[in-house]
Amino acid sequence: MTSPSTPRRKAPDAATASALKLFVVLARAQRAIGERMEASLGAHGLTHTEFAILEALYHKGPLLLGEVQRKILVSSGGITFLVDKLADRGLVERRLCESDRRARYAVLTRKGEALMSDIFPAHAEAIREAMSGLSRAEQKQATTLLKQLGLAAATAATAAAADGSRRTAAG
Amino acid sequence: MTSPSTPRRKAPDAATASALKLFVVLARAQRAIGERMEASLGAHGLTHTEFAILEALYHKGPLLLGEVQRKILVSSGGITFLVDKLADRGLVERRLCESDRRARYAVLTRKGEALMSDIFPAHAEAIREAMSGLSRAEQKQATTLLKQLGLAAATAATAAAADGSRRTAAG
DNA sequence: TCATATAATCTTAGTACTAAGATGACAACG
DNA sequence: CGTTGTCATCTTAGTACTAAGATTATATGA
Repeated sequence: MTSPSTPRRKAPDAATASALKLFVVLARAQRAIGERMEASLGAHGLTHTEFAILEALYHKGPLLLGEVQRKILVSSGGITFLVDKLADRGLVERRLCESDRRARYAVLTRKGEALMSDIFPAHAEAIREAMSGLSRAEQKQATTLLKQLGLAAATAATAAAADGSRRTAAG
Repeated sequence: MTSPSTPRRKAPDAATASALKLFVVLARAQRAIGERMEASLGAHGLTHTEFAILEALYHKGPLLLGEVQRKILVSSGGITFLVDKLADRGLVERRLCESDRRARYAVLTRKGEALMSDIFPAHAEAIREAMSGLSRAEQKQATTLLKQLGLAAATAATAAAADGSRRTAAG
């Protein structure tokens, strides 16, 4: 029994085909790597976003909630939610800001510091392994190309979003 | 008023630094491109996953729900949910399978076909533009590198997930 | 033929985050 | 100084999907 009719579509031109192919391959690569990271972090009960917060605090020290938010690219509600969760686990705590009574610092607790000291090296190693399909030279090449691609794509997207971001700035 | 203490962390070795850099740049590029796609599809009230279903049906013709699911990499509950939504909008309908009473085909309706005829060219154009930060040769180069990277990353992830996928196969 | 294992889809409960909005605080300007 | 505009964080409702499980049907092997 064959499935119902199978349509034929016009083949794209070479430029579009090239772009579509890159799009698909890029998404797949990102997905494969992302899944490895999620598995690795999941073993510690962390989502990648939670980990990103811990990582930012670990490397940069205490940051205002808004600073963290802009660094890891989540919404304002999101940063509240995530810091709440990390605080509930005793990994992060909020501190007052002396110069602005609205603001709060997120600070790693001792427990949070210890966890990061423990898992960051393993995380870095997992990333190193995830990228090991490429040689160092290939990695650098890919980095250069993707940086160029990402900046160009983000520039146009930023222009389109410029009005939108004014409205969503309040989170 | 400076923020509280700012810690110093040991610098990673060159191999790890290279991998970490590629990881960040890849994620950013994917995010930038993804945001452009979401904006483009959102204008038609479609999530990228919904679009992926429509696209698969548009190019391949009717497919069993499980075939669609495996093609776009969503869970079994997810395909039910998404096809329900597309069916509610009259873009897709379910058809019986003569040879297997459990199975269902997802089929584009006339309305769904018309929508795809309308928006697929624009979508392809949007992808072409999103990738226009790279020349055709650069795109090919990036495709080659990322394919290699993605396959290597997915191979190891598949091995690790082999046990897990046995348990999640029921979706 | 029959029992067991596997498969296709649906159902249900849950999760990680977003968008929209609220509240209180600060900045800017006349 | 007072008013208005802007900002930092929190609250609330909502969304897109996942994981786990249920039900029915098919495949496999003795």
